[in-house]
Amino acid sequence: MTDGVVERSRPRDRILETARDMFHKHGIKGVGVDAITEAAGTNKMTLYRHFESKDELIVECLRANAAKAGAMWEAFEAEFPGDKLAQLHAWVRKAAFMLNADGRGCDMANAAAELTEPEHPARLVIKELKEAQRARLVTLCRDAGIGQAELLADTLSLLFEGARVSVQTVGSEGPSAQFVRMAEGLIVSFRGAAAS
Amino acid sequence: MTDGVVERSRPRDRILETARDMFHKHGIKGVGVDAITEAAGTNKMTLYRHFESKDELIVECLRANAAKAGAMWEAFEAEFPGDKLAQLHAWVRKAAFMLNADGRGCDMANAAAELTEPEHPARLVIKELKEAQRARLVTLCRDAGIGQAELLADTLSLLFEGARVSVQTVGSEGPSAQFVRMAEGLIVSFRGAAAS
DNA sequence: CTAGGGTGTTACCGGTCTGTAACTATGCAG
DNA sequence: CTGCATAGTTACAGACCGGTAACACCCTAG
Repeated sequence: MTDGVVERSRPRDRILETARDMFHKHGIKGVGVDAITEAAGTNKMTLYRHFESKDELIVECLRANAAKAGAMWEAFEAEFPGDKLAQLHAWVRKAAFMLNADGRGCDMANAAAELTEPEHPARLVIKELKEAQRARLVTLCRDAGIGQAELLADTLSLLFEGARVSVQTVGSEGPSAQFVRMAEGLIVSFRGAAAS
Repeated sequence: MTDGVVERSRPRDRILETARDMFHKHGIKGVGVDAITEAAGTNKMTLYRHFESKDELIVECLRANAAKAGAMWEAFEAEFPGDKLAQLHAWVRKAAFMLNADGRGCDMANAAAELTEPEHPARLVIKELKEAQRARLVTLCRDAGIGQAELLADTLSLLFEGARVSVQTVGSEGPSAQFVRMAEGLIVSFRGAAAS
């Protein structure tokens, strides 16, 4: 019953929003199009008038997620204009917050785990969007004056990604509980090192 | 066609082995019991004589995976008897090897992503087995004389876990390519630090 | 008032899913 | 040879899946 996002907006938006929520909670293969349209207060025909297939709906959901993530980066810049180091610490705090939000991990990673066909359209956009996120973090580290910016960014990426799946498997009392300490320690360590 | 593990052994073993392989490649919800039994050279009735449901088969597959992982730890001890630090480095090498093996990530994590019902029997064993692995790595770090053994073990865990999902989403040329460097750097760093 | 696009409704298609029933074939122990 | 456990076969139940056809409805633009 927590799936009923039935505000009065255009059916396409309701479907997209509802699908995002249900895919996130129950997994992609765990939700049928009938369940989505019902929770969105509409019907299957309307869904197929706006999306040519379930696969396309999945792709649009992933893109919508990425757009929301993009807004996060703009919020960092708005909160600490020009202070890239502060923005990096804000990223750490935001990441830690997301860890404790719910135990359902990253939608992109979950989708990649479920959609195993190598040619599935979703796999392309997952790769594209993950690479964009990586590029943003690398840029942030570099602009913050970190010596080995790529290495720090990649290490933080893997830590965060790992923390998300750890929450999903053993809960938030597992290794992920130390995420902030690990991340902050890494930043300190990389700031102390000379540029290569 | 690569799914045909039809050696002549007892049907139960063939089913288990085939199911492990197919769940790993195609995901749990991506494989039906019919496909498993056919690839195992048997039939559905025989499966249901040995496993009371698909869920139980899933659980047995996860346990079998964990048993194989357990053998890995014994191999470390056999190769470097008593030399815990060498075993820790062996773990890093083994982890890196697994990253490049195939891009399908960790079966436990994938199962947790797919099986979203909080009371699903598989979730219990996933948590149990992941906690056992964590304990082993913590013990190894402590016995290797590392100061903050838990913190190093958890950091390495998250790095590895993150690297596996990274391979699954962006491939092995992404952040995970630096896994060994990150892990070795961490070990050096923790070895240099004083015990708390 | 009217025309038409967006929407809702119902029913349906062919396929797949987990799980079961009833029966047959095989192989081995006594 | 007999008896019995194990395994294979066929068919089926009941539900759900993604996707489509045909038609009725309503709201708004002209």
